[in-house]
Amino acid sequence: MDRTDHELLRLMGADARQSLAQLGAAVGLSPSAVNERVRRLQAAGTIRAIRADVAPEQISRPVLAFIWVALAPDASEDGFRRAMRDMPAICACHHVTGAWSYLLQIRVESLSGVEAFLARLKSGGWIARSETMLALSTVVDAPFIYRGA
Amino acid sequence: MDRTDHELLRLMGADARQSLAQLGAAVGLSPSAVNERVRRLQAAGTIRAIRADVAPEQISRPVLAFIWVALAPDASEDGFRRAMRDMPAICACHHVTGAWSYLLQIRVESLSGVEAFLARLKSGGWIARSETMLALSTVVDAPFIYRGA
DNA sequence: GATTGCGCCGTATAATTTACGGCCCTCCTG
DNA sequence: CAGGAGGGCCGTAAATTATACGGCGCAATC
Repeated sequence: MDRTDHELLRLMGADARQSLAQLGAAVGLSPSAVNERVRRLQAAGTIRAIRADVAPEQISRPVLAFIWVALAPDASEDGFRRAMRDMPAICACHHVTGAWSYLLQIRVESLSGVEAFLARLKSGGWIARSETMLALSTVVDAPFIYRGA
Repeated sequence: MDRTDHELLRLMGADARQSLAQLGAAVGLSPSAVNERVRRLQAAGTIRAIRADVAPEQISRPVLAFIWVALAPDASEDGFRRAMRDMPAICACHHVTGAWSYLLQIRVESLSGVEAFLARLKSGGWIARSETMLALSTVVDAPFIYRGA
């Protein structure tokens, strides 16, 4: 985990399709050495995966929304978590400090999609209260992983 | 952009290191056909990039924080955006609806890191007010792209 | 001062990607 | 309805890339 490893992680974060030769040229190592380092980083779990970053606007997911959620008093925490994992619209879901219990990040095709999502949450009996904020424009974008319809 | 393309995007979102042969077996196509589709998806910008997803805990970025920001009245919007792009701690930055102007998502090494980040924002004269929420645990994780120290 | 371990290099082999010609099916058109 | 054009897929051949491995050099250890 030295400076070179960090540089490799950064380079592969920008573009993981580069060949070992290219990466090697960038960090001053042979392809073999880079291969060994990358293999080690993957084996150690430092590199979790190599993923395709998809343009959300191009697959009918232009709307990004953040939803604060206060869980219903009688809702099962585990059940809620499982439900979150099974919804492909969800990009991220974190338990957070503050007035709300969870922060959800969803990508949907339209504002109606947001509405439908909220309706589903509500009808599932998970939430007591929620508050939604829409992303208007993006300054720094996290990668978008398409998890399914 | 048919069902097969979507399935390819989903598969590559889970693991983009699969060979064209593996992907082809999964969708019922030959490696050549998959290659052509993937090439098209990249050319069209639907696939923005192939990136390494890094485990934040393993590179000293265990703390995930969401920061709501109200921009200072005299702050330059463009300047703020440029500053955000240049900070490697920032995972995402969106202009949002609601009481706050921006939502920042940062990854840092510790709570002091959060404090230092806020101090930097404040001393830069960008923000009028802010509110920080910490992620306690993660249910659905977005990929983490290492952007540098 | 010898030895052990680790990381890197270079080469050989295997796997994968890329390029390309041909085929089939569909859709359009006369 | 026949002819033709276009698009997508397949299979093969070539090029590129990844993997495996033996050896070398440096540094730390004893």
